[in-house]
Amino acid sequence: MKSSPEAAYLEARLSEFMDRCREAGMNLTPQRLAIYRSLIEAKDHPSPEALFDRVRPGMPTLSLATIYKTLDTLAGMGLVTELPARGDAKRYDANMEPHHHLVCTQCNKVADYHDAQLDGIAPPKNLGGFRARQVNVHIHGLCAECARTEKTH
Amino acid sequence: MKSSPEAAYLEARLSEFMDRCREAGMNLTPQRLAIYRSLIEAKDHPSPEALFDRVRPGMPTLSLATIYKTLDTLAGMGLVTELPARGDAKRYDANMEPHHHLVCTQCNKVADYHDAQLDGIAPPKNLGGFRARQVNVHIHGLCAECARTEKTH
DNA sequence: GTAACTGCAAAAACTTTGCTGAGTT
DNA sequence: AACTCAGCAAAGTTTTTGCAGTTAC
Repeated sequence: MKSSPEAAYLEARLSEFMDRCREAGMNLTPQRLAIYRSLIEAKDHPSPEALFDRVRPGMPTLSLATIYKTLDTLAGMGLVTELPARGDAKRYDANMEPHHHLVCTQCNKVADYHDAQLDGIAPPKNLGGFRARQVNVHIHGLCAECARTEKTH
Repeated sequence: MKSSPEAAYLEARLSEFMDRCREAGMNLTPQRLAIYRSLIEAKDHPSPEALFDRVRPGMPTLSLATIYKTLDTLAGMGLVTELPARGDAKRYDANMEPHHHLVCTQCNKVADYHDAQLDGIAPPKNLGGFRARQVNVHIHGLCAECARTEKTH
């Protein structure tokens, strides 16, 4: 029987999810579980439509509207984050561990970036009533591909 | 005659804008100037539609499509940034000085936040080909208003 | 049994596009 | 004069909504 660290993490997240649902008096539907699980497992930052395509194979009656409703609910619970997306659709991220983003100002791709030093940044104390919960560093610039293209000038 | 720091800043930005347009071989149209100016003067982070409403009074023939085209052009030139918006439309910011954002995970408002200590964060060296241009800290949490509401639980 | 939720289809909101006449250099 | 651009209207995407039947508790 395998129990990799990732599997343990997944289980913990799902378990927390179920608890939070109960707390909030929400039903635990297979759709919600599947969507949330897919989001946790995703290494990229899927758009609603991308999630739809991933979850639907195992749940053929799923509808895109349910994805939107679920994502909205999860975001309200603080279980997923909406990312600074651009161009096309919104992007979602269920990775709530401290992590940061490299965003390309040219093609608008967003890549995760882990850095212990950045993780250590503490939110400033005096934010005028704003209650900080997480600090997130966005590094704007050119991704490797776009940097190469830009060179031509 | 008044010449506040803000007025000087505005002029400098407009002047830079005109230079960049010339460099890029772009026409300097009244529409672009007005849109860019409105964006510099804005204290909030207007959506395309909000900009439209602000600029149109002084330019009744302006169309929303022009706003979109202009914003797209400006973003491509690196003169404005698109913000992590949510729910409705995209939001734009022409404040390219280093500054940071407080984003409310509940109502999705985004407020500017200035902090010299955060400004001092240097982009990490090794980003695997990614060419960093600016570091931007997003502090997620609850804004004063939402924090008050949340209390009820 | 009751409250909450999904799926569907239709509507709304937001954004992009092609074209033509007008403006900028 | 040449090139770029604004305005218009139409098309394309993305997101939201209402409702009826279904499911979770």
